[in-house]
Amino acid sequence: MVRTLSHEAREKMLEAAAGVVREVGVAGFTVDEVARRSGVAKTTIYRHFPDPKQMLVASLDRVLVPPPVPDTGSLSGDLLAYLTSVRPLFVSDQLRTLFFEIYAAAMRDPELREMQRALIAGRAGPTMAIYENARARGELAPDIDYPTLVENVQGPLISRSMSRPSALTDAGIAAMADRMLVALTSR
Amino acid sequence: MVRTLSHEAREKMLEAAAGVVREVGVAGFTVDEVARRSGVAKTTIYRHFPDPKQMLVASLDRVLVPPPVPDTGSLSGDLLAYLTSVRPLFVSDQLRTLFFEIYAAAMRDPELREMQRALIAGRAGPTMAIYENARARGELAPDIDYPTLVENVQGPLISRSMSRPSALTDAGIAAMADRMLVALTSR
DNA sequence: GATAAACGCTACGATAGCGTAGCGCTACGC
DNA sequence: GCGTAGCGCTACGCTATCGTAGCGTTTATC
Repeated sequence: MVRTLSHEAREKMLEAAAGVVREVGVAGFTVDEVARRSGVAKTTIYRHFPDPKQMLVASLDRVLVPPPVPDTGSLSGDLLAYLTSVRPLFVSDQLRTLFFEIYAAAMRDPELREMQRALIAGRAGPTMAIYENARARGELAPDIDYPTLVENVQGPLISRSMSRPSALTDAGIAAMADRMLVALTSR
Repeated sequence: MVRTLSHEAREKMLEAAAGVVREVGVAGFTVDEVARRSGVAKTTIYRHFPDPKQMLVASLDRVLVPPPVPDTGSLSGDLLAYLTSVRPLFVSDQLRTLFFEIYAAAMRDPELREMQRALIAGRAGPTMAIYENARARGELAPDIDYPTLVENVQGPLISRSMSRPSALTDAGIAAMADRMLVALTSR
């Protein structure tokens, strides 16, 4: 007589939760609102997620789609492909804002921080393959410092998204990729 | 018989408000907490700031100290001076987190957004002088794109502060400045 | 030193979110 | 088909915050 919690109800509440967190952010994320939107009873939600933070993280996991690891054969191509794939996240006001809210929330709450460590790691890790591949091809110096590379790619992207997200066009991204390539290889 | 609202009470509540916003962030910022900490009656707080958001912005204005505009005579020196002056903001977990929270809050709330536009502009504007001076000295191309410059300086700084703030040492900052110089001038 | 303005204090009513209890209903599993 | 496990629903009690009213007290100004 073993019955598991229904996937149906779980899907409905997670779907609604994803919408809530996108629209009102981490601070405005409430169980009541998820219940209202999903049509799932609040009590049922608590049966699935005794701690609302778990549901928050689970919903974030749906919203933040991990980017595919590009493998075009060149660092130039991989960079452009990477920027293109993550662009939607940074162009969208909702998603970009959510991105920073998550970071801030994790900084404030150790519990959340731990829950999201895996979530972040699972997304950042594969991206590192871009640089490892480039190094294997000889496009990057063997003694290259990965964290520095990352911040020279993510940095300008984040910065631009904050101040003028509308500049994240095809052409804008291509120009960024070119500039990054120069910065990464000129040494 | 004209009496102004006392500077004393105002100072006390703003001082407390600054502490609150640093410690619990934008989301946790409440009038009650400011009243508790400052010892100023809640009613008095409302007399000074009918809208708590105004007090929030006023307290942010105290927390986010505008960096001085460096003028060392060289782009290299100005960059290093700039990074050094803003480092405390990005090294501190509290302040860095607050920085992102403010951005997110402004994105969610149009009213807050407008209130902080001036606050941000007053800090970003002067910094631009670094690049204008460099261009005047001939260190930067005459047709240089300022926003792109900014994102190549702020970007890596922000990115590093998020992933490994402990790397923002004297040496780390100096290396960043060098790298930025290369990125900005190699064209 | 009188007066009015600003402050302090208490106590509200209202709202919102939390997390749980109780109970009837539905549907899955044997 | 019977029983149990999961769901829906209502209704709690609790807490926190908001914004305000009323009233007494201090203090600056004239």
